Amino acid sequence: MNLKELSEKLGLSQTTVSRALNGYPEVNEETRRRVMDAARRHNYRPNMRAKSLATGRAMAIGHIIPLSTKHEIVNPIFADFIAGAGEVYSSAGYDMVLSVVSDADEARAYRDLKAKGTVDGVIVHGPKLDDQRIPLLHDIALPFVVHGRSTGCTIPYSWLDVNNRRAFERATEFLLDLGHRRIALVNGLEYMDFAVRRRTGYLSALERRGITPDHRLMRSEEMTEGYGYRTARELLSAPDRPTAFLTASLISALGVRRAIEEAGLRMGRDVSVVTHDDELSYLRNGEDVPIFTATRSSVREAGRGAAEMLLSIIAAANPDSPPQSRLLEATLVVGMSTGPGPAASQ
Amino acid sequence: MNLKELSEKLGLSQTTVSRALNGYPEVNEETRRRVMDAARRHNYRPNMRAKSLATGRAMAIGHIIPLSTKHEIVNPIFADFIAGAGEVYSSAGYDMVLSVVSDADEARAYRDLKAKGTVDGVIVHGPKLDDQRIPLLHDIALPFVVHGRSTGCTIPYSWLDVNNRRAFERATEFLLDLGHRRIALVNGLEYMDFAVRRRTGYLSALERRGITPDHRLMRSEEMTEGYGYRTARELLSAPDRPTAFLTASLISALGVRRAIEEAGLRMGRDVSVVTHDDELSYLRNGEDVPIFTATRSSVREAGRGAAEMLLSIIAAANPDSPPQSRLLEATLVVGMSTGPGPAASQ
DNA sequence: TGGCGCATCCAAAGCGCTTTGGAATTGATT
DNA sequence: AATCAATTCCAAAGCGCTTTGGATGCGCCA
Repeated sequence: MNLKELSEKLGLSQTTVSRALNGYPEVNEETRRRVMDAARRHNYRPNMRAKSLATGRAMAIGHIIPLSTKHEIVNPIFADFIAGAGEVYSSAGYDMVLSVVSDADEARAYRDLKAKGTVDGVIVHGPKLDDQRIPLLHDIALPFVVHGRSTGCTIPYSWLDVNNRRAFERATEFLLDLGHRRIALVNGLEYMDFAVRRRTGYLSALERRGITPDHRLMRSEEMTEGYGYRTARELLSAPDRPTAFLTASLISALGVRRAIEEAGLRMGRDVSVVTHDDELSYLRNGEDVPIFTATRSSVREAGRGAAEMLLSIIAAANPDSPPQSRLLEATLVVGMSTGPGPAASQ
Repeated sequence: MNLKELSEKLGLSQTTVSRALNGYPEVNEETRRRVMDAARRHNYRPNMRAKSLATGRAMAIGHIIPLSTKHEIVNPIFADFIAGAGEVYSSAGYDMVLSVVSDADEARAYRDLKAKGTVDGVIVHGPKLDDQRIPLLHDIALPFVVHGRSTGCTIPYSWLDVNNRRAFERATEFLLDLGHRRIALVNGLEYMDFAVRRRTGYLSALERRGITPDHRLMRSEEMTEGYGYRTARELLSAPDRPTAFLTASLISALGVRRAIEEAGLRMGRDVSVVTHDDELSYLRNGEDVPIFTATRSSVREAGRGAAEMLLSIIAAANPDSPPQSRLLEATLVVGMSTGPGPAASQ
């Protein structure tokens, strides 16, 4: 059932039917009712390809997932972000198109998306310290919102981010207040912008208390369970072992906990752990009371926010309007993984 | 840069340029070279909307993610499946469109996808015991491949599945061979088809050894860490506690391990654990040697396979061709989580 | 009565591509 | 020299929609 058939069945022109369905004023209310009714009865849905071609709007948003040799991008937070963004898209009548491309093809993938006209805008995931995708998208004039920020980037752009620096600063202060002095940072890969911000927060908290950071306590890797485990096991076996760990993800924190228990220590008593928690739907930080003390910020909510921002930018359709931005604060929730450190008991 | 401009620049008709680019034979090889060259120089990409409209093919595959009140669908395996399928799509020139819809809107979402013409086919995720999506898709004549199977479904359809029954049967036999007699099944939700198949496998292994299944040892829930933990803690505190656990996912297995350790027991010595392992890229079962003994089957590989199958079905474009199917066998890998049970030491 | 504005509808052009049904040129065949 | 079959190209129709630029009919006022 297409417009032509529907309009013939109604004895109206395609113009009128189209206008009736799209809410234009120049059509009699009674006619509109008739049209709407017939459309519903015949289960009519306008063909999006034709509509897109005619209007120039794809009614779709792109997400490009670079498929690294490493696996960090097919990462657990991605599914939740997508779920949040997807909710917003579908209630706004937009589709979401994903492209999984190898790292090398990423730039071409963005150009293609633009040239082929498959999407009206894109969300940029996992920005690096100086991310080349931002100037690229700026050049090809494809509307975009960055999930995160890119410190090295000079041109203005729209973004939505968690205040990672502040979150880790507060988490570090929290541990310091408990009397911990040797706090290990089990960070993510530090070519990722968020990881650097987190380290900055950690360092500034230490500095404010006049504590010289120990570089042996600062690690940076892809955030897997194994990484958390290996790192914690190694650090715990050293002579002056840390009394607290600050980890960048719940998954790594699980590894840290495993190493702690394996060493015959008890988490929350002998060793404290604070982790960042993205509130992933399938990996909750405990049920009622949190297992880990955590800096919590829902990545799904971030997905919603980023999608809304992008849609509003596209709706404005003004390339000269100033970029938008939004900084989400993480909440510091106290769980069972933290307790007083050595300085407190002195 | 569109076809018209490009053809004007070349002094050729749109027809010829189009044919040159699409590899049709009725064009001089030298002309073709000229065209290809100009296309590359001007970075020409045909507008997919127009192309789709003209050809009637969307060059896109849909994945519908129902957003349950429960969270099981935004599940960790989804990201990896998508990554695998995505690889196949992009190398075949297809786009992947995701729709996140609430449970109630799922049927309408499929109808819309068909009517709006946004996709050429869909992949059905997480089939239930008697899944209504299969007859629906059959009715609306939208090509599809099911990841998994639906036992209650009578009409033929294409699917790709892991031999879940066999995998759990083998895992159970393995534990029985080790001398375990009280084996707990920490299964997924049993309205999901795969979960029922796994239980069947578990039961048939027990039966073959003449062991009466103890229903108190069989649990079924959404596969979270917390579920594994709670279940194991409860079962381990019972008078005749199980000596082995068979879990449906690595995430639940982590919870089981936590409960084991918390009870002061040692996994692999006091209590054995076998889990199913989907080989998720961010949650590996150990690095070199597996932590858990596991029935292993890459969900990413399943994504590739399902995508290939769907594309081949679409390419055949014959609605009467017989449905395809593929059954993947899981491999049983031995890790450090299993050891002899009480019957062996008697 | 003629003219004006308003409400309501329509025909047709266009979005950028593919594809049908020739047309023109060439070389080989009779 | 005339015919024929390839070869190579093109004009135009069509995919299903939106949107421009009227057309039509109506009541209303002068």
